[in-house]
Amino acid sequence: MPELPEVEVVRQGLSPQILGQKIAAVLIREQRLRFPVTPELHHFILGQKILEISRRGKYLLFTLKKGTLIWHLGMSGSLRVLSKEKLPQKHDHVELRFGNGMILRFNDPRRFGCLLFTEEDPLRHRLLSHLGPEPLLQDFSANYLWQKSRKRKVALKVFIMDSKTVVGVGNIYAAEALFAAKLHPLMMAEKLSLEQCQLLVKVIKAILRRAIKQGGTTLKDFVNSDGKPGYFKQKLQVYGRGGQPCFSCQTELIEKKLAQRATVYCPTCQKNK
DNA sequence: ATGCGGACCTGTTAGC
DNA sequence: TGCTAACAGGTCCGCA
Repeated sequence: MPELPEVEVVRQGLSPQILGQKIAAVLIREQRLRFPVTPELHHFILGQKILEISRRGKYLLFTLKKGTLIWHLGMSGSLRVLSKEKLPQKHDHVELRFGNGMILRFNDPRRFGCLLFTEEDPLRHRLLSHLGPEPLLQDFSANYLWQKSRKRKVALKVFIMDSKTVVGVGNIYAAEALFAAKLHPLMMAEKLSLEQCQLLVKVIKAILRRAIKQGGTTLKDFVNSDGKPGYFKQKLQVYGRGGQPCFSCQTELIEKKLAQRATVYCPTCQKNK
């Protein structure tokens, strides 16, 4: 479900509601997520306040005085804040209850998400330590991307979706960014010119920013922490439009599999291969 | 080191 | 209508 914009939308929605709140209870209904949820999680976090909610890539980091919760929504996860008790739904796996009565509930049908606790610097955690730069920060630059792509014989789409290259660019926004930059998804990364890197970095930043502003993309069931959908779907140019005409030149958009992911592009607009 | 494929899951949809 | 296969927004791991 969530790419970086969706995770950021969740982070922004969550923050005002639970920042500064004390964790009064932890409920684990299903511990079999991507990694097992520690049954003794409450020993570590009960009574602690949420000092900050930040994001690294698609990982949400809940900073406590002692330690950090690392929360990933996987492909189908969602976090909702409830102001009053509601019957738990199917796949409501974990919840935190706060001093003010608010409930933070994690639902994840596919269980690709995870919830981990660490007392060390979370950025040095093995899941986070090898991540590339944040796309919206300055260190994700044309120069960086150009350097990083030298001698990389991988399809460009695979390259920009690799979290070691840059975090947060998932299947939707990779397709959209490549279309916006008029770059062929199958082009070898090493063939990128510096000018192409400049354009690509620019469009990735612009598209992610715009999607965040729109509240993310709701394809099917993405909702933010208030349960509201995102509105970026109306803006999608290629994702999910295989076989339909390109909005720019009317050519039929091509859809094929690339590294097991559906990949859509315009064979006319995205020429350089 | 790099590139590729498989694995982890459930729910929904397309196709016969 | 009903069964089966394919597919879905992510990413880690292991093999060549």
